[in-house]
Amino acid sequence: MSWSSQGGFERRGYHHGNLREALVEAALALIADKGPAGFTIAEAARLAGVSPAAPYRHFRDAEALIAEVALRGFERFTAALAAAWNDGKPQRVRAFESVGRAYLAFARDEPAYYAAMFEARIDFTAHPGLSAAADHAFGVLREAAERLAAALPPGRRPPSLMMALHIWALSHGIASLFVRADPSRRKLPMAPEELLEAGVLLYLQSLGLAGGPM
Amino acid sequence: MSWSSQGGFERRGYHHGNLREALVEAALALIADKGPAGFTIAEAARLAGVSPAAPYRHFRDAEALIAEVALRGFERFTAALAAAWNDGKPQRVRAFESVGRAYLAFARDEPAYYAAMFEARIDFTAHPGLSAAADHAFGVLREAAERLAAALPPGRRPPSLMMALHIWALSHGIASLFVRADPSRRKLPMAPEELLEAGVLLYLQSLGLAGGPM
DNA sequence: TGTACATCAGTGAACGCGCGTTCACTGATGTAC
DNA sequence: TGTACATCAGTGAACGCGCGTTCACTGATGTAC
Repeated sequence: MSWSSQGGFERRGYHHGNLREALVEAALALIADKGPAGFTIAEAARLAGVSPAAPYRHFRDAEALIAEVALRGFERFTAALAAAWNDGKPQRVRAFESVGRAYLAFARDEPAYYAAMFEARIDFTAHPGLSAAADHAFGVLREAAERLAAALPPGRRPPSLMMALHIWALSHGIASLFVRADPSRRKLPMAPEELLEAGVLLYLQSLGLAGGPM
Repeated sequence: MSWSSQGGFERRGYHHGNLREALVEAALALIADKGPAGFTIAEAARLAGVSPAAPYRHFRDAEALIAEVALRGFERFTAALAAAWNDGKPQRVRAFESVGRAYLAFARDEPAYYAAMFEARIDFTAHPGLSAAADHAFGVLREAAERLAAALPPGRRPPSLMMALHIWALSHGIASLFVRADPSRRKLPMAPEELLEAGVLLYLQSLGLAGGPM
């Protein structure tokens, strides 16, 4: 597999032309392979086909590069959750469940982004925009919870922030424990998606937001 | 802070006398400080006051030492959860909530163990006993869920395995996202314990296992 | 259109560092008799 | 009780390695005029 022939990162002479992008790609490949801890600037440079000093023109250090990966991850994550929510259409409870599935799908399909976002121990405060990007992703869930709660009469509406936090935590727990492909992960008697969907439904039922056996 | 004067690890001459224990202690200190990734055999040896070659008499490599820490962590974790459950006394729903609080307390009070257990990307299958130790911890939750479910008439009993998985995931999600002391963690408008307790109560209500506004 | 110049991205060699790992060794401990 | 011996835990020196980081440099690009 040659990076120079992938994604349009043609190396054309002395100047790379797109080194920043190539380094992000390399970081993703390395994180996917060995986790955020196994990642080094030197190896990313090697993958991108440049000298070990070149990356420093674009990133202060390894954490800055991982933070860039995490930032882009949160942007994609936000887009994926928003697409799943689809403005609550065609039916709000269904759309809400769909957001949960999108959460797990992201953890499964983009393990490198997911690891950079949640497992790399980045100092969010040290990288401008990172907290905001994470907030945007959470905002999708928050908005969805708000819209769901609005279906109830004012006196019986649960606090949407709490709802969003519960669903976020449940999704994140299932993703961390059961979706990530580590050999250390426990086997489940059901798909993580089913587990999450059942949990969300039960939760919504208790708030009077979904019909059910109860 | 001197390790030789702590925990009875007096170095008395050529032989350390308790190097295995001292290395585990050193690993805990290092993991607490820099995370599982920042941990090296060489530094653990330095902390324990022995030559860099000495640890190899006790552990094959760094992962083996971290696995030992994780193993002990799961044993402590099991004990903490079991103590909180206290055989369902004095009242099962209360005892169940107490297990949740114990989960969060462990993540907060034993960050090094928690990191070794859940964030170190250890290959569980490569270290005998580790999976079993993790299963024991989960078993406490499983047993508690079973006992809770047994309060309902047979036809209305939820599957206790599913209950246990839901509560485990919710607890783990809240612990990972909101309890760990990383600077990257989001600020909450309430204590993680309150968030978890509210979530567990709502969940149990939907199963008909706890009274409530519904 | 051409030329001079400024800017900048990437070079490559070099450095010090800490780590993992090995090895023959040695000091301490325990045990057989 | 003493002595010889086996066992074993820890030594310390050594090695190769890859990383982070620096530096003066150089080749390419763009722009002013």
